Amino acid sequence: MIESTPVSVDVLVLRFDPGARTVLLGVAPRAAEPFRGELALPGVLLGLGERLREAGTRAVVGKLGLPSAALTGIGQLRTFDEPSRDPRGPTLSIALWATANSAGEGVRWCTLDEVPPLAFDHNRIVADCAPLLADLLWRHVEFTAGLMGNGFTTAQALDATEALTGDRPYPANLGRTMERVPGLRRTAEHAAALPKGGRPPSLWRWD
Amino acid sequence: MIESTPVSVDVLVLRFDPGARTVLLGVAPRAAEPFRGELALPGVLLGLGERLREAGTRAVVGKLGLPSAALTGIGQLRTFDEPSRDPRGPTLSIALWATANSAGEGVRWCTLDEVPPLAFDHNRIVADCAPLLADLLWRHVEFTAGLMGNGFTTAQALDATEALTGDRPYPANLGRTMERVPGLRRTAEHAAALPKGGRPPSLWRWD
DNA sequence: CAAATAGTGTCTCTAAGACACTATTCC
DNA sequence: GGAATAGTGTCTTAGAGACACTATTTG
Repeated sequence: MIESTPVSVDVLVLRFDPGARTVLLGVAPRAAEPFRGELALPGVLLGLGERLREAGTRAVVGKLGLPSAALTGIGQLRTFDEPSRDPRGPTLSIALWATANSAGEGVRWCTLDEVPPLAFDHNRIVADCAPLLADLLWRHVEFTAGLMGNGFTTAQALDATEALTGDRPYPANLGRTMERVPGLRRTAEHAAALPKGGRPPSLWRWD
Repeated sequence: MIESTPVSVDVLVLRFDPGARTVLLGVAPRAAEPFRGELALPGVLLGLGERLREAGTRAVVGKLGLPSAALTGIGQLRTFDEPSRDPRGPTLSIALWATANSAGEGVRWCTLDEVPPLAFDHNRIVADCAPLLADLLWRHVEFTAGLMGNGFTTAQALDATEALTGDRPYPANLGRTMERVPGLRRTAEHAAALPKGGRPPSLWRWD
């Protein structure tokens, strides 16, 4: 019988930062060889009998240092199978997305436009998965709810959409798109007053 | 270090049968335990350093007996990670699609509507992947070209669409959809005369 | 009131759906 | 000509895009 390929799980952790008005990707320096000290996506080897989402959570908690309660959603993206992607030998990488609602400590958060050089083929993984992430927003409920949280404004939704797709939609159009997302509705509530004046925005919430 | 989960590659091999006017899925009885003699998707364990499409080809050639030249396309679907899916122990299954242009021998071809009971969790894999396959038709060029081949009629396109989506579109509408597929065009050529009379259909070809 | 931000109404454009109508063949 | 199949023209509908206009706040 043929020896089997080890499987690693690498996670694209996304967080919406209302202050920065953008979506951020979490990376951290590697603690071990190879690529010790270089930035990388959080990743672990999949244990025997371990579920992908368990391994993904383990990677985010262990490598990024986020508390597991900060993870609001997780799911599959695709598999990368180039045999030379890891200098230690052929390894499969299953890329997952995860959404987080806090910044943690020691995490380097970067925009998807300006990802620093990463270890392994992680820049390629991010580049290949970026369009898949853009497709999830406002279509995949768990992803969208995990990223935006409960109680966000249309302006924040515009910011997140621009960060993931590269294009800023018109508010009226995005509002109609959001009204079609199951479980999402515009409430009569209004967000806190704005610093520079202006009409207070209403809040979107999940049922 | 934690022991790693073995990875199998299971392939949903699709073939368009103009005679049966439908899309067929290839399954074959298993030659070895567990589930010896029961029908299953063709699958193999991924070898060390092996690419997914190599392993997929090996599965189709070895388990279904198709010549490798009969495979016209191959690609990823998704990963199944339930630890109890294989009685021998936890195994990851990466599901692939493949398209074939010949029937081979000893292959049991079934429609996606009437898949017989299969070994492992293969019925679940087929059920979960069926909508993904429907999304590939007329959108993913390699899949569509692999499935339909070169030189097919609108009626055959209607049959394939109905088999994958469960819905038969109107010919005029499907024609417009097909004209938007990059590389596909309606030619001035006409197919051979029909058995029961009728206007000879024109042929669609890839550039 | 001016600046700043939020939200609405409506025209347009594209793709899909529905369906009546015309075209070409065999018998 | 009649049965059978192929293909076209066009109305309708849903969703995205564009953009002018109105609304509500701070200072």
